[in-house]
Amino acid sequence: MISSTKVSHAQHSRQAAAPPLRTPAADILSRMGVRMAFAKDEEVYGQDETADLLYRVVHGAIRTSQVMSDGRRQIGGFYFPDDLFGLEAGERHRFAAEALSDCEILVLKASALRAAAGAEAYERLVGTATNRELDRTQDHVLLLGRKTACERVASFLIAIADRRRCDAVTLPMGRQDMADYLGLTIETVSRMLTQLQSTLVIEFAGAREFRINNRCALARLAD
Amino acid sequence: MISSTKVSHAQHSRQAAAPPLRTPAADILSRMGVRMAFAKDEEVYGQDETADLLYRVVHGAIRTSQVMSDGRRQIGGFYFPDDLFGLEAGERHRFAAEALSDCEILVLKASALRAAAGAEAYERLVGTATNRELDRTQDHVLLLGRKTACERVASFLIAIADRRRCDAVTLPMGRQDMADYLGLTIETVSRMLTQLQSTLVIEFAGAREFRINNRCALARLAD
DNA sequence: CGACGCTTTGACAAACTTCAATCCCCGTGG
DNA sequence: CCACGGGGATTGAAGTTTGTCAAAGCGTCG
Repeated sequence: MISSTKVSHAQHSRQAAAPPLRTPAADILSRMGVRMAFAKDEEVYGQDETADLLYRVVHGAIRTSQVMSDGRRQIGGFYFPDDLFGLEAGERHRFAAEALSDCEILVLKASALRAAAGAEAYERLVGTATNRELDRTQDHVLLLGRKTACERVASFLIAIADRRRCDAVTLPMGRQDMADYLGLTIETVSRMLTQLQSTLVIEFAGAREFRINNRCALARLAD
Repeated sequence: MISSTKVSHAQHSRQAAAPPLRTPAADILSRMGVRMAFAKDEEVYGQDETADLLYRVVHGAIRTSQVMSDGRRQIGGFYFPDDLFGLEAGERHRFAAEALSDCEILVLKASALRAAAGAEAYERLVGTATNRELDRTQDHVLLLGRKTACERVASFLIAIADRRRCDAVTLPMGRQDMADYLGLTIETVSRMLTQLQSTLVIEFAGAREFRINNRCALARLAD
């Protein structure tokens, strides 16, 4: 864990003035803001920190997580290149965000983006991202509330493969992160993966490389 | 179950023109839109229905729920007077909404509200409500992913009492709805309630009337 | 090659669910 | 007013799923 995780606001204001006004918001995102590098497991922002910054993954991956007083941890989601994150809160972040691997993050001040892109484009961009977020969180609620361990793992593998648009995927996280996302233990996750492999629905080469052999069967197992 | 749950768009356009422009958005809400009555268990909108309407509880209460192909049900949340709901989706609703009791709902077309209140006020209103929604959903994720049955029930009772700002509350839902919100079975919910009563932290008079005797202890049990 | 960290596996324990019976409240009708 | 009936709630006993603890396996990186 490396030290400096806090982001100075002065930094952003400086950068925010640079790009021309009224460019399409998606472009603006790339042009304004500060790129920051984070080492694996470094914190991007903390639980209960104020939430006036927006973040976009440039490369690498991010997890958001919430920790209970006794150490139990729940992961809220994973974010990959081009995903916006950090908009999940009203006033303060309910989840912390940490680097899943070494990664590069674009950080920008929400108010600066709004000023640069225009209120309308800003609302469209952030509103859409927030809706997607809510959507995924609601899927997560169903998964955690009503799915069995096997269904959870199957759902997870499908979701990951869908995002990568590919049936052969390298998992960007270890078993503990999967478990904390799925509301299970690493042992249960491991057992379910073994079980899925034994039915030939999936196939692992090493702990992180897998391939979906029978997507239909896996989708059926997911629900 | 009463028949007509669909809302005609023509109805809204007619009403939408009525209120004067640029009134504070909160007021506008009450003045425009259509009031509709729903009987207990009647559907306000269905899972996968398109989501271009906004809803506000006038009186009574609403639950949102998602049902899996084999009948397992997950409740997403409960909504009480003055709560906005129905904004939880991007394109289509992920959850259905049903009347928990006989109730009256204000229905309005999002685009009409936007036109009447102004884009800015609209974004503030809907954005705030969406953020609150996301916030509560994230709490729900932690509850479902990492809390024990006892903690879930304790969290639930506290949340309900907080919303009512009162230590003596009448539950608006039965055990099945509580169970489907908490990701448990009615039997487990019942047992946990009995257990909480035996420790004198709460007290029940009938299945739906309860009072919190020791809020601190209950809060400690909730996490 | 050896050590460390992560993953897998096994045996056992705990938490929660299932199934079944009983209870209790509450409204209805005699 | 009281007996009756019915739906939801509670309780109990047994079963299943998942968690816990411990050991062994595997891979990667010095």
